[in-house]
Amino acid sequence: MNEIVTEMKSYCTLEQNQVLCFDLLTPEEYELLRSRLLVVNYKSGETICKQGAFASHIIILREGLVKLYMESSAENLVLQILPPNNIIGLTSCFDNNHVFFYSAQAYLDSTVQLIDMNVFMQVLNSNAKFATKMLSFLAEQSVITYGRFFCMTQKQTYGRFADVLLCLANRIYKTNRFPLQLSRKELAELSGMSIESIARILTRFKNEGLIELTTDSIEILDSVKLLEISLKG
Amino acid sequence: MNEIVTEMKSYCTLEQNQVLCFDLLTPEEYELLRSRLLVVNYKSGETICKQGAFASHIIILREGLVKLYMESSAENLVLQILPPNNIIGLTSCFDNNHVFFYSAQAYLDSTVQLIDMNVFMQVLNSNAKFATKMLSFLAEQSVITYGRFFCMTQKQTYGRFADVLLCLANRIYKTNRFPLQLSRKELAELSGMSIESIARILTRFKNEGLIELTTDSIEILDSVKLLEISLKG
DNA sequence: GCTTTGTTTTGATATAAATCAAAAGAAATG
DNA sequence: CATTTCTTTTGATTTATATCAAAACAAAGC
Repeated sequence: MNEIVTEMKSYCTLEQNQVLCFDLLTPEEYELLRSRLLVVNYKSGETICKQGAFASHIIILREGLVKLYMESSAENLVLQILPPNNIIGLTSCFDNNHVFFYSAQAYLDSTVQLIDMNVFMQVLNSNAKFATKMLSFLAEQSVITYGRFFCMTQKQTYGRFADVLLCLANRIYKTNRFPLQLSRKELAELSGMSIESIARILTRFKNEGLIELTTDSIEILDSVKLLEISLKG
Repeated sequence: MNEIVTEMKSYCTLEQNQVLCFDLLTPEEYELLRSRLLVVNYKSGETICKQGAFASHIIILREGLVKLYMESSAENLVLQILPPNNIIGLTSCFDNNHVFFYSAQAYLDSTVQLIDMNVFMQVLNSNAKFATKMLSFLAEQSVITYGRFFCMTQKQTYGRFADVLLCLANRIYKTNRFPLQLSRKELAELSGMSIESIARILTRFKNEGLIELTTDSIEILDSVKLLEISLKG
């Protein structure tokens, strides 16, 4: 059983490294970054960076909760949701083309640090261990987003939503009972389906005893069953 | 017009850097890699790496055409198709967890170079410019795959297939008339739809004069119209 | 408290695209 | 060349899920 679950586990539940990697810098590099570091607070709902805009900074999320998403005239596609200690903008580290390929918006009040992109590139180009760490970090983010890609395209609504619930419990809140800080509309966007579908699935999961649902919290009661639903699609 | 097209362009058409970056290595590093380099030929249809397997090597595609895909019991999800001079396995460059997160299969006879993962990590950790180049490369691959993610989830069949055609013409074959080396089944998998849908869309595009279709080649006659279809969804 | 406004749930209908079925075409085999 | 096998095309049906519509509920304002 254990091996099977490990092998087939929902990719969204992947445990992520925290960005605590400034200890890889030399004192000079650290001072260089620190001296030009900006700290900014965003309120819930505010836009942190905008797809298509010039990526003048690398953004480190220190507190709060953020979604990365691609915009379209019709609907947004959520690429990933980020808990604290994550980097926004690594995909913009192309050679000479620093543009944001996604937008970021705060789900909750959030605090970020901004690092000037040129300074960041300079440190990357001078510190191999740091650059390798960033490569590793981007690799992790990519794998998580590829997992979402798989989930969104291969699974149908119930499996998709089971996946999102497990992701919230395991990767974001790291507990089976967590506050319901996202509206049905946000859950719908995150799960790539309509608000009505979310409502239907929630009542069904509740009636079947898989979750406990109150106005402002959710508790996962049967994560084994949810994982099963997630895997079946 | 020009700005609009640029802004809204199909992400799949993103021009990609070639991996010709071994000139960033010192003579010793170059020799280290070269001395342990393996060259392997794969026939069309053969599996180059397998999702879930230990990533003992980084793989550089030198000739041929390859698909990266995630496997499931039901259907495969194609993450990206790779023309020559591309790297396979950068997402496996986690700190201590070198596992392939996708499978790779040759569409055509292909030639690859294998670099021992430990040696590769060693060079990454000693050469900042090389590591930064790899970061940049992974960023590009991620952006392309995120674009596919967007396309597959937000567009419907006609738009999706228009996108795939433009991708083949622009990014893979780099010409408007190219050999039809993928079967309808492979096109269906690549476009995330059924074989029957592919057939219907192809006849429609042909009848409307957007493409010319022969047994073994395709020519894009009206790329402006195709881009329009791709953008409308 | 009662309205008003916005969100969530529930039910009925519409729709894009898959599946099923069968014909037409192409490729492989004897 | 004829026969078999595999691929592709075309049409009919089914299905998952979105959309539409309306009721139930919650929150905010007077």
